[in-house]
Amino acid sequence: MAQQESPQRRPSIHDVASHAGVSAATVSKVLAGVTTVKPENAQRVFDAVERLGYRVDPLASDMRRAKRRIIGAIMPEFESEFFGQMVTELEGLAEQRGYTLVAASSRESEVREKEILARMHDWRVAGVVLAPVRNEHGPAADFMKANGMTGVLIDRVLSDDAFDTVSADSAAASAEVARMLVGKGHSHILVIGLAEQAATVRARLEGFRSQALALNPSVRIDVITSEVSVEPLRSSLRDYFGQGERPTAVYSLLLKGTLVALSEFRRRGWHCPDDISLVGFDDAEWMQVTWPAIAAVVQPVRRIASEAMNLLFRRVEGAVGPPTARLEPCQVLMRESVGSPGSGPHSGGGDRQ
Amino acid sequence: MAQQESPQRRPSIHDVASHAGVSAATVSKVLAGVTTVKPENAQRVFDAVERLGYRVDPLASDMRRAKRRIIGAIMPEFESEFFGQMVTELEGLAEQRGYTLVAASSRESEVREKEILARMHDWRVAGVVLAPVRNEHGPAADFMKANGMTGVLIDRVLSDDAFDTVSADSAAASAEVARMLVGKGHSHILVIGLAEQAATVRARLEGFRSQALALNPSVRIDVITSEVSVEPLRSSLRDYFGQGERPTAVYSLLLKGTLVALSEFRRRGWHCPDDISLVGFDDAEWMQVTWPAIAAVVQPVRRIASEAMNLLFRRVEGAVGPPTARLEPCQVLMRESVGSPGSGPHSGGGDRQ
DNA sequence: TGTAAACGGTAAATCGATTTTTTGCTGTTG
DNA sequence: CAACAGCAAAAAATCGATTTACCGTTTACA
Repeated sequence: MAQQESPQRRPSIHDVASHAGVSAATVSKVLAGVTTVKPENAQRVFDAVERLGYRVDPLASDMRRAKRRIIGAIMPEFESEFFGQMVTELEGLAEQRGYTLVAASSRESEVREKEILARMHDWRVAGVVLAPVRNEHGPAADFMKANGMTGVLIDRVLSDDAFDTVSADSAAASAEVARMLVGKGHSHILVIGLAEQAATVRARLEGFRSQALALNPSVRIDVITSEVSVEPLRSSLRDYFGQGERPTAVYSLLLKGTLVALSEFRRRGWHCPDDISLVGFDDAEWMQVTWPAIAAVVQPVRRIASEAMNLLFRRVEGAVGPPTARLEPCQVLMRESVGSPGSGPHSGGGDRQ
Repeated sequence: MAQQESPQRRPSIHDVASHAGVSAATVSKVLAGVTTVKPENAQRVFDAVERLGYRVDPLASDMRRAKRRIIGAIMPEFESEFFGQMVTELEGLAEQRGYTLVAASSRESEVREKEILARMHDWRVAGVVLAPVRNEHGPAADFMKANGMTGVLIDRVLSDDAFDTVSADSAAASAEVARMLVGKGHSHILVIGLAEQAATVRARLEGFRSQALALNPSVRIDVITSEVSVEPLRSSLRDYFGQGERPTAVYSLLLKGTLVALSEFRRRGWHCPDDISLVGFDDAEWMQVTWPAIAAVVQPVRRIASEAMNLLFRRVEGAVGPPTARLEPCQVLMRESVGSPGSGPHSGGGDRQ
């Protein structure tokens, strides 16, 4: 029973030592599980710990070692389900190993990303899980390399010559989306994305395009990307439709794009899947309860997180060797937002706004 | 220009000191901005810092003070937009003050909540922003009290006798929802929520009920709550509708409830707002792009975060006095999911499943 | 018998900073 | 010229742990 009455100063290892009538070193050994301590003394230490409500100060404990029992996680944002789940998973995995996860949001800024990384380096974290804003070749990865930090790159990456990488197999998933759409008879498909995230966008785009063309060489694939943010994407999309383009399906390479597409459909009074089909990369809870339910590619968040942590701790423990690049399989959920072209009541696709 | 070649050991304050030809204490003073240092020596210190690429180790720096420049944040989950935004905001505000935010998810468990809190106490954080799983009277708040921690409670709280609290003005927002629904002629309304989160659920429910009854004393308000998780809520809702109950509107007191309601509407083939109207507490990005757009209560995340941090740092800096309980105003976004009863094509509300 | 290892423990060094105390020096005053 | 004030800087203590070095004893083995 902890009887710590004064909330002022917490008991230190020396308080425990004097209560137990041994030295601080002995207390440290007992608590570290060293077996060369006389059982009687060990018991006295445990009693003192109990009586004082003593707990090791993790920061003080980390002072002497070069790498601290802290793992840094840098995500582009916290607002989406994907990264929220990712942080939750990473936190649990770090905890299991006795580490503390310190998460930070780069807010989709490469400048901030590097600043955060520098701060984590100051903290002398044992390792970093970095989900880069753009890809594996940004300034943040360079910083990690230059400073000899150990880390693993996830999500918007493919492979790297210095760090292990783990990401969803975007290309394979996109190929599957292509199979489904072309299989349903779509021959004019619009793909939207953010070009900034070069690594994954290119993989998704190429995976989709090559599979679609392989199945139907005459399929027409239009691509709209925006360099920086999502708003230019919206206006490009508006222009595209405004010029009378009428694809029968849209494949969005990112969640925000799916939202933009839906809102543009709304503006024009188009309904899924009658007027146009929609598939988005990244699933969200709401997608299965709306009408229509939105077809989506589900990323294996748990697997990515656990593989990333496995690889990271292997390196933290000193493993050497060439970096590995893992691609975890996605699941494609076909839902009501996808239909066959021409089967809906408004197949002409007229602008009803 | 930092020329740190060896990624092995980072330069310490002693390295800087010897390079500058002064003592470590002088370096510390210069870096802390103490003015009683000879300008010449200060310059030499700055030069050495520059040459070595020296940066203060924040953990070592914190060792000597009782409260460390770390703020803990405990959220029930990271997966929702609300808490994702909250963490992002809190992180920025902590950073502005030179503190590091360490966020953890209690995963909707009060047991885990207390464990995390104990760990943060071990870390000797300067303060904690706690968004309790249930309310201000849980074991976590007791722990904070018993150990003399400084903290602020947010979100699922109303007021406390030991800690400052900040939350959305759920009652006022719910009253406004009542005004809107009753104003549109709804006289049989179902309210759904999780009873576990007693504080806010009761406030929302009472705010809604009293306003609705004030406007129309004969309005019928049914309430379905679940004690623990959201799944029992789903089956209760299914039973309720299965028994032939046909409210003309549903007000969900939480985001997950809104999703459950939508999915049950789907199951039965009901459309908003023709067959039934829906308003949910908590807004989400997707709610404005789906068809219909879902009416929602928007919580003032930024204001809650910034008020919480203001109050917290006031306490960290030693402010005393009775705790304050802040309620920040919400915004109610009426969207297409709300209509007038009887105006839709399917006003009979028949079960078309 | 002599060297060595095992044992159980303690004192002291260490980690990297900050803060307090001391020291050394200059200059002023009685 | 001794005494003292003022100042800048160094030295030492501190924070709370871990780890190394070491010290007698006792047992093991060549």
